[in-house]
Amino acid sequence: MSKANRIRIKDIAKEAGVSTATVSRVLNNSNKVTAKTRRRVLEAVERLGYVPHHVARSLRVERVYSIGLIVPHDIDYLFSFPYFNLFIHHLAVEARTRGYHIIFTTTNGDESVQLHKDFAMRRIVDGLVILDVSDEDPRIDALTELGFPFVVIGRPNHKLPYLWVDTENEEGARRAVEYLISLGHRKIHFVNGPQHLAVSRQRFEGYSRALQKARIACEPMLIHNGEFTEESGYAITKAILHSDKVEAIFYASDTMAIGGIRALKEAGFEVGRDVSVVGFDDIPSASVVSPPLTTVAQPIALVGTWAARLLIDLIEGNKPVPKSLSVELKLRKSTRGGVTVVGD
Amino acid sequence: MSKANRIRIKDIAKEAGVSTATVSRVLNNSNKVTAKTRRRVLEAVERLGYVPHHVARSLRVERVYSIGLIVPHDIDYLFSFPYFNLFIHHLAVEARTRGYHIIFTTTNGDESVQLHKDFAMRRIVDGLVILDVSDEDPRIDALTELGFPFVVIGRPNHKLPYLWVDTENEEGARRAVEYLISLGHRKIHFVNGPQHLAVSRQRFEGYSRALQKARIACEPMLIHNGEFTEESGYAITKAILHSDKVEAIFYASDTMAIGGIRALKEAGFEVGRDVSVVGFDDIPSASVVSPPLTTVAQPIALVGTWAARLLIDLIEGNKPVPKSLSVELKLRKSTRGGVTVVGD
DNA sequence: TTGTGTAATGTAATCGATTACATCAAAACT
DNA sequence: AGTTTTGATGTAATCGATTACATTACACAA
Repeated sequence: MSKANRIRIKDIAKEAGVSTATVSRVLNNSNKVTAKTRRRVLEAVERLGYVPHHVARSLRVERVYSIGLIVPHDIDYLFSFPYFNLFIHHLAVEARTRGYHIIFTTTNGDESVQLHKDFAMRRIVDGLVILDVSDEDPRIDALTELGFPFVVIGRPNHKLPYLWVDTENEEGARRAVEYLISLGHRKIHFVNGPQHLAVSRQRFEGYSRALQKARIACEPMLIHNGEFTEESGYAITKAILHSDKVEAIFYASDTMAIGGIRALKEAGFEVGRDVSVVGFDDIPSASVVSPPLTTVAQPIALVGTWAARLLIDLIEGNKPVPKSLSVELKLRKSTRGGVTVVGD
Repeated sequence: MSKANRIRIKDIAKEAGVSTATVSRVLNNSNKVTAKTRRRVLEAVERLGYVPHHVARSLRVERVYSIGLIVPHDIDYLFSFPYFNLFIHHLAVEARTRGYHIIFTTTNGDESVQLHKDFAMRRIVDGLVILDVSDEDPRIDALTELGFPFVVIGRPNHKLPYLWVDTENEEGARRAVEYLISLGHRKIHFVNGPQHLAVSRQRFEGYSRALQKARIACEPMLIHNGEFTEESGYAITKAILHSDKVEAIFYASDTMAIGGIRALKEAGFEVGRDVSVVGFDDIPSASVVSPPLTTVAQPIALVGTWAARLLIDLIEGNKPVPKSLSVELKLRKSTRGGVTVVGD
């Protein structure tokens, strides 16, 4: 691998007795080459163990065959994104089947927009996956202005159109709350994430829609906005217990729900009997906490697959359309009524 | 961002009234340029909004400023690697402070060696992080033969020398077992991972060392090799219960321990009173299972940081030395003796 | 045989930077 | 003043591929 013994296309050309142009044509499956010549070239490639130089190729064809994933430094986010490793895994699998790989880096909030622009302008990647979006996210403006391909995970409000992959957050929340209602609950607390996030808005929308359908008034007192963290779930639940008699709580993330369960247990409640708890995401811990958490499972693997698929379509000049992926309510034991465990 | 309006170094040269060589020298902080000229160039850069073209630069300097992380397709692995996202996060943070980013892809076992060679020979990355290593791992041979920089996470046996980052698996296992002994246990089952993995060997070494120090015979009957999965932990524990009266079990991973706890509960045991359980890794679920799991915490964040640090040192021609990182026993409630919860 | 059209191949420009080497100007010395 | 030294800058080669355009070879028709 020392520089001296690296094989270039020129060496193949000499070995096969053709020009570099012909070698390149063979390697790129151009049809304008005789079967005999093709064979000679391929033999030379084989004999000398040639592999193309990725960077040189990229410079010429103006494509680096990679997509960028820049995640916020904010460690909480990394964990609140359920199954982050599942997501990146499937993103990478789909990308690889299309000949792309993932360029990954992390950033703190302040430099985020600049870093996305940098990746675009320096052509470090061909396209970007945008995570952790809020309404009117400035990255959408920046990349649109540059005319750079990107796909958004989630579906925030924005004045500009953009390509997205989203899970049916509203539908999921609605089903969760309808389920609680079906168990006989009428007063359902909702512990939600930060208001500026689109997922929070969507999940609230589902919550409120379910109540509306059941003709239950939506009490502002029952709505609590916090962070998508265990600590936040714990603190909010403590506060709720302090001021109210509680019978059912719907948490907008499993992480929050796990914190909430801790608070409930400390206060002497038996979750699943005295109080019903439903989470959202179906993170790995959800099935191992006690009691196992009834929750809305997101198809994270599919989100990864579709994100790669749509983004690469966009890069390659196809006309992809946004994708909405359905969620599934997983019934476990944190809800009242002795429901049999399903799944896991 | 359309090709037409992209700014190249040539445009800066014209704008500043200097040659491209001078512009490049300014951009690369060569000292051979007047303060006045430097200022003129930087003003032009600012005015035209120039950013360097990464690929073009890479082609010339023969460095792509990225390190590769190729993880096995095998999804179980991705989850058995505790805190995978923490690891990749810190890998990326350290890499970025050094001006590198991460190229990530996944692979199935069959093509793994070839893919590593490919990444090296095509110069897609400057160096590779090798995960999930077993003894005499063929990737070590392949990359060494190519003279390509790489760092191994873990410390398998191998005939060749190599650069590694490892946690003190042996020390951790020894401390876990010594702790069980200190609680009065004498018969300690050990549910270990696959024998071909170095971590399994190291953890066994610690187990056996602790027994030896306490002058307890090491019974082969108490040693069980399985997979690092919940199912495996569950199945092995079932088998143990079938044939033996159990008082203490040390699992070589939290995932296995969680499966084991499930089996123990099903059999009517109260973990932490009737039987002591210790895990290894301190995955996120460890603190939320019931009872919270006493376990050996690995400094995964540091592993990521050091992996990037050593690898980049190697790439840049420094002479890094392998790094061993210490572990910490986290006492929770899965062990006999009503220990107070520590941490979390 | 010559001309024409077409398919295969070769030559050289190109992508956008870095850098070896050449040149030039100014400072430092005799 | 003339020569040498030093430092700043410019010119052009280079990294390793792809590809526009030029050229050649060959088949077929007149």
